[in-house]
Amino acid sequence: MKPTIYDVAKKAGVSIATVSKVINNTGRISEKTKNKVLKVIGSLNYQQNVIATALTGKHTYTIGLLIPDLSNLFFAELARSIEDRGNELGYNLVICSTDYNPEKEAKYIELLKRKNVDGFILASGFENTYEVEKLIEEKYPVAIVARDVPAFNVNAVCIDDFQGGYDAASCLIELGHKKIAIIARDVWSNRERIRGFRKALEDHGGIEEYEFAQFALESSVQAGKTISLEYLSSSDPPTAIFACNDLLAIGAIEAIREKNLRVPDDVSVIGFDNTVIATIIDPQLTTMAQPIQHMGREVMDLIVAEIKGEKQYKSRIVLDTKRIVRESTAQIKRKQNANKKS
Amino acid sequence: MKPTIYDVAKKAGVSIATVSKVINNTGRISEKTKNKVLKVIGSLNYQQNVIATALTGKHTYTIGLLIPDLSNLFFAELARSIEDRGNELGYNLVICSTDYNPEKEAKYIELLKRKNVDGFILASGFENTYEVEKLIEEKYPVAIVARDVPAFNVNAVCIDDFQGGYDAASCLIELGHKKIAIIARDVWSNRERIRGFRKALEDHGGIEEYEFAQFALESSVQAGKTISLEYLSSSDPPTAIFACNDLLAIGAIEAIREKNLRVPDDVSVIGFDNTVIATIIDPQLTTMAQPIQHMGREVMDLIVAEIKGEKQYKSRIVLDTKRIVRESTAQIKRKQNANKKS
DNA sequence: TTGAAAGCGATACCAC
DNA sequence: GTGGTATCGCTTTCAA
Repeated sequence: MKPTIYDVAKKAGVSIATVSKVINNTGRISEKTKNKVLKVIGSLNYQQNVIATALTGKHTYTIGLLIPDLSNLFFAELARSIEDRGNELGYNLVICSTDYNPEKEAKYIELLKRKNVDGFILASGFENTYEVEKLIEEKYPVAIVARDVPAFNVNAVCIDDFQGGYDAASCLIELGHKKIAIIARDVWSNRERIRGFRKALEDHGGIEEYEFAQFALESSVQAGKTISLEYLSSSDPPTAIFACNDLLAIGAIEAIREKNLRVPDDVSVIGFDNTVIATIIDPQLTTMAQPIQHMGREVMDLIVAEIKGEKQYKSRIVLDTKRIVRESTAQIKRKQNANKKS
Repeated sequence: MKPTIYDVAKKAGVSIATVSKVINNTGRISEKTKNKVLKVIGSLNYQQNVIATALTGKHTYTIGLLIPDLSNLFFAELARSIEDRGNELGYNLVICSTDYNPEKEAKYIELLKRKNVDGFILASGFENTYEVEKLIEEKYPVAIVARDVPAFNVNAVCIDDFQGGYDAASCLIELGHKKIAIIARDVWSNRERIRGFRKALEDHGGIEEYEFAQFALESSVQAGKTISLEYLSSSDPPTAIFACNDLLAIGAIEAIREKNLRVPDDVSVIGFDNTVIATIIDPQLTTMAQPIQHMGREVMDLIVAEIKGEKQYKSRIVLDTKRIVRESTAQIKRKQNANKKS
């Protein structure tokens, strides 16, 4: 069996209280006994039992991470960057995929509470903020990432989705596009991006938003393709598509090809996220980059500060997106069919 | 504060022993007191503290998952499928990315032990099997996935890497290729794939393996591209490339294009894994599919059975790979320069 | 400077 | 059927 503090105490000829003190470097112990205990700890290869420590009111050094889907590259990259920073700080992650399902969100939170995690990093949907508010009320350290929740006071690291949407639209507008479609899943951050997108159209004037048919049901290539196909099949299709993530954008590209059109010559496409696939596909995807590494790092720092009680106030860190122009967007070429109403 | 078993006992007017019994459905309690206690539990919204339970020798319902890199799509998909099955079975995952670094592997194992995880699922490198053997010796439930370790007795779910390599090579050979290059990172499963690959060349005869220059340093697009570029720059380049994962294969495709050659007309490429990117890129990648979902499910079942003590013997489950022919491979067209030695 | 003992929240043995 | 109590491994207060 693994040695316990009792084994150490016995072998060192001291009490467990003394051993505890040298482990935690608390209280006052003589150099002599301290060294003696340390030596025994080494020889026994003793390791503190985190579970027992946690039971006395200490931390578990484990943080719950709720994300929509671990197999979505954006979240996988985000989780990895959070994990890395956690590792530097001595924390592990229990990762839970929620599929944006409120029941799963609630269930996982309940379960993680029972496991005494030190805090929660939330990157899931939480359309219903009730669970989050409850968590905060119960004094659990909470930090939100990749999703803004302006409604209440909570630590958060997010991007400026409005600005990102605005910039994506601007990119297309500057290239001369006058009829632009949007593809998005119906989650909070996308609604912000759409808002920004529309504001850009408005600000420039004379730009038409292609009739918004429906939200994507999921953030997949297939969903992007299905919706794009619909757009492109109309009598007066858009000349540019803004997809709210890279996967949907790739679906758009596939749809465009299936219609025997070319990207970007016939239709431009801009994505969002800048995951590694953006550079992998051909043509390489123009997209709005999210600072994933940065976000992961910041949110872990935030929650650890909160756990350690170092924070007086909640912080909200808003990071900027960056327009990455690659090959999927181009100056508009073909004149549209004479389709102005007048 | 969260209610404890004492709160429940007091409010129900019974002892904590009784409460414990109704929670765990052990011992004998009258229907009456049982209902009474249950009601109080409901009204107090009492939840068992997993930490305290674990301290009495019970399980934590948490399993450590060690993988090389969470942001690698193959492992992200694998982790997700393991997580899903774990969720069905009541287990959470602590996910640790090791980067194939033995020190990280050892460190994480040590840490997870201290946290009393119920077992370990290992998908990392573990070139040095010492850590794994130690774990098994110490009676920790262990299951290995996506990596075969034939040296000793351990639960494992893996694919037949040798067969996969053999089949990949056969695919190329059947298309008439006579000079084939291979790209791989130097990890165990790839060495098996290479072995299978070579056996296929041998079995068919007259096929030349393109001089194997070096192992890839990482499983990235860039690494695949760099090595492919080198191959393609030689005076007598290969007509087909077998890459040991999809990312490397994509790098190969990029390299081929950079050389102003076409895929698959000039050079065929076959990958390995069949992650979602295989269908995303153009041309769609011919690849050897790993049954990721199946693997995740099986390995979780294996470790849970082990944890519950339901297993008398270790199991090794070997799954087959499947050849998925898409667009990146084609019948050889161009005659090679007259380069036969005689 | 050291250690005895209470307590963290639960389980389980053994009386009653 | 029910409950008192030792126990899990550790921290912390308080005496000595």
